[in-house]
Amino acid sequence: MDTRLLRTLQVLARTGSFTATATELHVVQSTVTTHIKLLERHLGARLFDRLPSGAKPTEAGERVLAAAQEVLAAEQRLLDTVQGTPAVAGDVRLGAPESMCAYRLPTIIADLALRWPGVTVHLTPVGTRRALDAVHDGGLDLALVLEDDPPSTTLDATPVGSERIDLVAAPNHPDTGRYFLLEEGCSYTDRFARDLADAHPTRFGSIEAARSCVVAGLGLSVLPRVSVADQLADGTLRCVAELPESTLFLVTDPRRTASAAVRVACQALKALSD
Amino acid sequence: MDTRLLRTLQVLARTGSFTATATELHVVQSTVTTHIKLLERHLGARLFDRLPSGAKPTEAGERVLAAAQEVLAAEQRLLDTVQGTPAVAGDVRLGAPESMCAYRLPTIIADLALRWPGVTVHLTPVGTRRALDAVHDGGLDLALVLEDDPPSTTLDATPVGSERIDLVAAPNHPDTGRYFLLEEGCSYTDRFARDLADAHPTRFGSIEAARSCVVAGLGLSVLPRVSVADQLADGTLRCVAELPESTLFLVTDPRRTASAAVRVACQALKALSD
DNA sequence: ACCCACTATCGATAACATCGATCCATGGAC
DNA sequence: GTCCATGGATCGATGTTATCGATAGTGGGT
Repeated sequence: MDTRLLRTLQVLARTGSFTATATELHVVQSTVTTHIKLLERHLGARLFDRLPSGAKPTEAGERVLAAAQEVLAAEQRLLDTVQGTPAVAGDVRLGAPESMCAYRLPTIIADLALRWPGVTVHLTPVGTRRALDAVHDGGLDLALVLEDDPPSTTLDATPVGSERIDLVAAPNHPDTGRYFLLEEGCSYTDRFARDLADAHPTRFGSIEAARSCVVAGLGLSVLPRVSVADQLADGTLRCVAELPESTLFLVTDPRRTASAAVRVACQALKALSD
Repeated sequence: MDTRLLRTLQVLARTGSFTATATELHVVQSTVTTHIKLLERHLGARLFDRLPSGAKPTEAGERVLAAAQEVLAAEQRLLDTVQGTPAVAGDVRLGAPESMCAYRLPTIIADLALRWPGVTVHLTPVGTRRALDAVHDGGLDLALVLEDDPPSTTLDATPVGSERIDLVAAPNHPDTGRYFLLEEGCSYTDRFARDLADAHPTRFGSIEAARSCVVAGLGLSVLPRVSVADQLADGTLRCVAELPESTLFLVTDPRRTASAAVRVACQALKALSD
């Protein structure tokens, strides 16, 4: 059923005139006749008495008219629904490297929660590979990945910052030949590990754990500078070499329409580069 | 807006598949695509993400979907409205000759009120001419008129009984040459008055008044037998002559659709002939 | 690397809504 | 009483559009 028919019904009930209704709706009079006749045939009841004094709703017409008001009101609410600014509320599932989770994202997420009380961010530490998979299949709304180049997938990846990577050791400790690296899935660690000839690095799932080993003089590690900045400043650690800078990409799935909550989260994360 | 689009939206949200939706709605898949695209263009928002795993409503889609449920529910109520038996309730404006008002209709209307508690009958004593005019311009829903022939108007007149008309006088009183007749507008009285050569009859608006004068031996009157049946039986009055029988017509306006209340009143009145 | 399932697109066709003109009924004026 | 004006119903023509059927393109699974 076309709601225009109901609109014609409504106007005709108000004006009582087919001609006036046609004028008001910018159609010709025969169209109004057709509309009402269609409704009457579809509903199987006469809706108006055509009297010389004007069209007057029948008993059935009065009832249909009341119901039509409801339908049109519901339709109007539907239109308003899409017009009105959607409430910025809901969950945002964000994946990020552990270094980001620990050192940069907490303040960003705290600010976000302050500005948008309805938004809840669920932060998951996750490496590049699993992050891309999760964004792809909907397990995550957003992901931050630390890579040299944009990942070659169907996903969107926009650079939002960069991360210095340092090869660090304890001061006054010679190179023991032992390495304490992060788990696989961390791109810069993996790249470094491939370049290590036959060494068998110890792998940790925690930045804190790897760093502690290095601080204790047990060996070397490859860590984002942000995670060792304090130690480099107070001399607890020293930078043996600077590895190539990695770029931080914000990854989204272009096939998925971002909710308002996800959009504000995106915006906040893109401000990382400032 | 066509509500079929909303139905398509609804089914697609449930099935998540354009093809399955098409099958369920007995259309081809491209039609479903067109429907959703029309909605999205009309509303100016993407409603579904087309993912390999199926179509999933966006945030806007979820809100539109909820609103669409309301619209479809309202439309369903509209359809139900016209299907459901209308409540037999409301006013019935009935006009009738004074004789009917006084002697026959009271029991009929009382029965009606008993059978249909929601129906209120407004009974007005009215002559043929004014009755026809009132039915014609909507002042009355129904009218009973006492005539020899169906009135030649655009109105419907169905015979529902007949009325014996008597020329009555008091027993043992000679014809004084004086007549106590009802007011103009009473057809049988008017016809009788035309046949009276030069006599100047007294006109009363009340049957009771005219009859009382006759009982008192002041002259003659022309009255429906039902109004003098008691007096004829106990000898208070005698029948001088029987005038031609008049037919009682139930008059309605065919251009007006009768409400349920009017219809039950009509049925009750047509049972007069039994 | 191939195949399969699914959706978007496009051209053709048929259906339908709208229009414009005309007919008809009614009511009022002269 | 006849005439005229008003307003709705009807009908044929026309333009739009919804639907179909076929095809291309995409991504996933084997």
